Amino acid sequence: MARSICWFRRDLRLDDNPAWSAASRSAEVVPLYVLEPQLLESAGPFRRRRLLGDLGALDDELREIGGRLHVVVGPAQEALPRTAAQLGVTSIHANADVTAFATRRDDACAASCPIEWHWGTLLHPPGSVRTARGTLSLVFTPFYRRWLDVDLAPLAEPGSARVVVATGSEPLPTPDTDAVEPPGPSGARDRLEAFLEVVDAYPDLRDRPADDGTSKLSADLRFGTIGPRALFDIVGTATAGRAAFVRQLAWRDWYAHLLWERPDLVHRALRPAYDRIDWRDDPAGLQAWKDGRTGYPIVDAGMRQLRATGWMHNRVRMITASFLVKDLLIDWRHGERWFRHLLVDGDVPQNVGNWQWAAGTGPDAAPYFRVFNPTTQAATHDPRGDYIRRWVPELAGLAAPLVHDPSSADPLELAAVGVVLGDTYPVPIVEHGFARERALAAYKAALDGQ
DNA sequence: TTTTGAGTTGTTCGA
DNA sequence: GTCGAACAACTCAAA
Repeated sequence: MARSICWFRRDLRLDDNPAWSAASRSAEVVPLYVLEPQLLESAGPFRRRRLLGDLGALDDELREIGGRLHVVVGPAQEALPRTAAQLGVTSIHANADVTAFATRRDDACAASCPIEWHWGTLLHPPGSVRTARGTLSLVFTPFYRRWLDVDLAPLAEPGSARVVVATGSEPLPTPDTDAVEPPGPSGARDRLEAFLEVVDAYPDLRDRPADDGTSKLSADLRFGTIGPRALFDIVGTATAGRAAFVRQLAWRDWYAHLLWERPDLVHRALRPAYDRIDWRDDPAGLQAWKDGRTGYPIVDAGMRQLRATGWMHNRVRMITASFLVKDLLIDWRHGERWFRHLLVDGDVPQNVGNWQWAAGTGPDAAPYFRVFNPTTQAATHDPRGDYIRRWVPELAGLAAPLVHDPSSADPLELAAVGVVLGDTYPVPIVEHGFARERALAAYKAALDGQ
């Protein structure tokens, strides 16, 4: 009797899952998760908690159809062949991944196991969106136009295999703390439903960190508690807001395709000239940035939101990233690592792609002298200062516009609301005008080949 | 092969 | 206060 494994990785759902669809067309299927200690270690607190919650939710879904999630521990290269032999399976189905780490591991697994690969984490698999010349576009807009034209694979439907409950499953670790957001596909559906209430305001609201204008689905896409294919079907492109959101899914595909073709982008700038930038070695500045104590309220608000919740609003991710790279002239790789550690949706292709974008070192049509002014950005996107006051409570007594730039205020005026710069809140660690010129000079020098 | 047009998310300066 | 232009020069996609 044919028995297969569905090896769940970052696709923790049963709907819209090509690997599960294929595996569950066997007579019998074993749903498997390989808990890799190295990955769990590096996941950071928020992703770890979310992963364990999502695995619990997947287990619950499987119970409803008479199964359980079979959990084994160890590097996949060892655990997968061992489990396959123990359970007597004839085929293994899994959704492929794009990073160098994943492909190396997966190649090693495939050398000793009969694995069939599928694509369930992207709208379109790497290699399927090509320019007229057959290359992957290094400019987003042409990629996007092609991406819209590629036919979507049909939605994967689950099969009717008997779900085998095998002995020898390890218990799932208990999360240190309870999940803040409801995990799993049911949580994802609730988040999507809430987003669809406001999706038509998305083009305007998505840049307002004080508002709930974004989808909040990033971690669901990261762990696959919602499938991008199903998401696309549900959201569609019928209105400007919906189309704007779907466009973001194209960005997601694009960054994944780029990393698939260029795995070295994790370490290297897309354009080699930018690896000649003379980054500053500034541990104190890096620490101030991580701690949310730069003296720039919007930057500090974002960094504190990240550390407290594992999530940061997208607009503020751009502002904080720009500040680290351009204002502090600190290597984007330091920031990428910190974000990856803390973000609940931390995902190598997306994180690397967006950091290279912010640093101006990546695939990017924007000129390098486009340097965000953190004060202007705050005034534009958090005009009332609500977001700042939420995450920087020591400035709660300040109204706009002072809350955006307390260092410009009269010290007496600040003292009246309990703010003493250099004491209750930091003096700006760098002056933006000076920092801007310094960054432009450093980038220019790198491009000029010095 | 050569040419042409275009390129996520900005800021600053001067009229 | 508002508005338009400058900010550089390049790479890429497409014709």
